[in-house]
Amino acid sequence: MAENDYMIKDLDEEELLELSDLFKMFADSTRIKILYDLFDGEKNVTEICEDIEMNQSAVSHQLKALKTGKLIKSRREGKAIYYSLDDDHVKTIIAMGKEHIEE
Amino acid sequence: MAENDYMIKDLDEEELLELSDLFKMFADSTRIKILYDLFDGEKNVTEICEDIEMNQSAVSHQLKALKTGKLIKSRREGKAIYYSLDDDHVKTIIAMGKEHIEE
DNA sequence: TGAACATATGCTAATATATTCATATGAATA
DNA sequence: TATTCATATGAATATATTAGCATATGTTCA
Repeated sequence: MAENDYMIKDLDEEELLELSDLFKMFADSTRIKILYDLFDGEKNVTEICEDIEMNQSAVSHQLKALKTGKLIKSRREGKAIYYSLDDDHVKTIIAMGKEHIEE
Repeated sequence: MAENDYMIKDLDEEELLELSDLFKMFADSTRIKILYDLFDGEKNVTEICEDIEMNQSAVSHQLKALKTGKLIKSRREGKAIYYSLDDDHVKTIIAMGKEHIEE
């Protein structure tokens, strides 16, 4: 099997929608900022807002999208809720994208 | 450097937009169908339309988007225009996405 | 229990996106 | 050169997405 022959067999309509939904998660700069911020490890909402300089509501909305998309997970600690990456592929996918645009 | 420590340094705002624009290309099932169809190699617009069962105009619009996004390239041969993948990362990125959803 | 803090959520307006239709462009050929 | 075939494109419409506001929910602690 040559260099770029990844094992991508036929995709049915359902998988296709799942795939495009997954990539939608990365198709917004706010969400990338959040994911990227979480590369360092777990952070709560307030920290994320400060880091990416966006208001709490916008961040919460996007956190929800990312969580629904299974890219991040959360745990409560007192009043705060800590988010962290929930998928090993997140870094890889962003890294691939970054390689692409750097060429 | 551990397993998932990809070399992602700080992203400036411009790179960030480039990145999200790149992922937008994969964030639509019609475009994924087209890219996926081109995994087999070069195809003209008529062939693509048949393969993915979408009308010519919709396909042309999306081909334009993909070409603007530098994911595909084209060459003319008589009346037909042949499109093909223009980036090694396309297969890799889709493969990563596929791995994610299959877990 | 009620104030203060942290986060989530419903709604809305602004904006972006995808598809379709009609038509334009460009190439081959009768 | 008029017609046909292949593809592109502009405009209109429908739909999705985002951010912000106001407010709700859940937690801590006085």
